[in-house]
Amino acid sequence: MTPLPSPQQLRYLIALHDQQHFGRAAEQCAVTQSTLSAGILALERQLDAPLLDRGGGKRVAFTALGLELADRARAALEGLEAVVEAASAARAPMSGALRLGIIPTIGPFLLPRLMPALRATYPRLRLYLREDTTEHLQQRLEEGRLDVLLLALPSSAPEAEQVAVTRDEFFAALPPGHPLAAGETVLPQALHAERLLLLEDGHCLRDQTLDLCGYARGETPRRDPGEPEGFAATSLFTLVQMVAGGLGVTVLPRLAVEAGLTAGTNLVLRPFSGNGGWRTLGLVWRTQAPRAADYRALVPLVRRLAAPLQGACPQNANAAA
Amino acid sequence: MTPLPSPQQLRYLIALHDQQHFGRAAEQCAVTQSTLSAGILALERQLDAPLLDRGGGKRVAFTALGLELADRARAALEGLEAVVEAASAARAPMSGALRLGIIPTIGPFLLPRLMPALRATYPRLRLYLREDTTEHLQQRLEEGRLDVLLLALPSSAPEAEQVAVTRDEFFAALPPGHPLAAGETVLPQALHAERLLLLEDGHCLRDQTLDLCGYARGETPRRDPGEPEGFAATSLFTLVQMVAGGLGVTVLPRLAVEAGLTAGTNLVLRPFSGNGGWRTLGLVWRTQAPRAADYRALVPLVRRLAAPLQGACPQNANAAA
DNA sequence: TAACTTCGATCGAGAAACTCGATGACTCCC
DNA sequence: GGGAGTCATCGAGTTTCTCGATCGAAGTTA
Repeated sequence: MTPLPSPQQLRYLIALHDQQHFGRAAEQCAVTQSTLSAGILALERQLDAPLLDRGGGKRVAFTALGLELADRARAALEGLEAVVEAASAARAPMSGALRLGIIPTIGPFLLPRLMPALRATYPRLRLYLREDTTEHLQQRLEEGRLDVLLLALPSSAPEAEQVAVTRDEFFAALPPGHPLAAGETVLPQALHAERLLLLEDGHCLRDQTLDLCGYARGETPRRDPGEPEGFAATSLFTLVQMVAGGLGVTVLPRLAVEAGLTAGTNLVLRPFSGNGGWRTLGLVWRTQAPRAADYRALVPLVRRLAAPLQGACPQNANAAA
Repeated sequence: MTPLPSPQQLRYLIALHDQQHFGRAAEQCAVTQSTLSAGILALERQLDAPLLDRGGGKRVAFTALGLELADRARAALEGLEAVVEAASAARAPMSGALRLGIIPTIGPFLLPRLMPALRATYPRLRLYLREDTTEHLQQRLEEGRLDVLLLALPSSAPEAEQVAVTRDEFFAALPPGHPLAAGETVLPQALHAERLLLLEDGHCLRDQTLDLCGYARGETPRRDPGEPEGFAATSLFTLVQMVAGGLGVTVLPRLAVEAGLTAGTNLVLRPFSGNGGWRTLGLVWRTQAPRAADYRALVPLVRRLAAPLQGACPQNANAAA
């Protein structure tokens, strides 16, 4: 009975919600103010419901219904855009914008290898990058502001497809001459008694390290006398420097070490004995994404580039430095 | 860059997918065949992608992309319709169609009271009913083919809001003179040793009964010598008749008993001792439903009608019969 | 308080898109 | 090879959309 609103009208509503101003909203839509005004009016007339409160003064005031419809309009337009995007993906696979989210304990170490390979293999792909914590990345994926995430699995993102890419083994990073450096391997729990240095809260590697070393949820490592309370490193680079400075020990992932994180230091790296001394890196994307097929096709390439380097195990790399 | 497809064009695509025939699809859209044909062609031209394979013969053949886009088009139109529906819900709350799904162990006993009350309270509401198993109802809710479900919680439907309505206590239904009828209450596990009659597979009451009586997953009650293998009742009505016929014992929910399920029989009803002798009935709807506010407003009414009847506990009702 | 500015609504004309009926091109079937 | 059925194309009429100009109301400034 009620005719469907035109996409254009919904755009007007969304722009008006964005700008809270008819003139600027019209500008955002690249139409004149009169057109936008008439469009909003027509929408209100078609839906037979007030979207704006025109009583008080001249400023734009949405009704509760207007706010709700603006939200629904956004979702509806997303649906329409998904149709176009799916067609575009089929017509020109591996092209257009790809917004990749990556966690800080992977990004600096994998991207220098990954980006050139992606550019070479898929030259039509325009890669936009965002480095952030797992939680923030997942939120942006849900909101449709990121397309693919590269992080440690499992991800709690709903409606998402997750594919493992590689195993990122952990290594104990010790100052030279440290008693634990004497053995070939290190027992994870042995770090429990050490001054264990960590990344700050929010980094998944922090939690993975605590898990590995047998800490309970919420438990934090013992502090050195004189160590500032709750002090934590903001990146693996500063973390490595602190360990090299003798402040304690830490856990580093293979990918970072292979990329030369400890080059120039005299840190000793030892693999862990037993099981669980690794994390799984993987790609995550929304199952419903129009270009989901493209994203899946990226897996082999990322997998190849994230695989352990042959003949360059961390100890050797370190010894060479 | 690519303009958004018009809702009309998407309707054409969907109709063509439904009918697999231009003429009938045009009829479904109430336009002429030429209009629909031109619309599909325009869509293909705008998206710059083939949706139909026009090579082989004269019959309609969707390409893989065409099939995918038809699906996405459905989702996109749903989004647009949600805008209209939300406006309609605000303009005229508690009106229009409400598609209610209900499980067979509630429907026949609650609906005779619920429907008149709903009609009286919300005369503009047009209630469409569907009686089916929990699994099927949840599937239809997800597909948007049902608006509200009335069933035993918890429901596994995703993206859904669940609100408990009442506690539906279980009673042991025994033939007269049965040893267990001697006590005031019955221990649930006591039925484990009895010839326990059940509804057929798919009814949640069947699983709830097995849980209550301490059966493991997949374990079925012992059979009577000569009892057909895997025989189960298709409704509570036939189940009651079988118990009354001395074939065994069963478990009945309060709501059914209050509605007179055992009237005319000489069955003895006994409450269970201990905890867990009940299930929680509730309403379920999609969180994103345009009329979610309406559905939430139904809860008090359903709660009132599903509440235990005062001064009419099952035993009395039975004694009176 | 009077002129001025800002903002949203309205009006009329021109342009674009949509739809229809008629017709054309092609395939399948007898 | 003719006929029926099906989808694409064409030209005309109608509707819808958009623009620029203008109006009226509500602040703002001198």
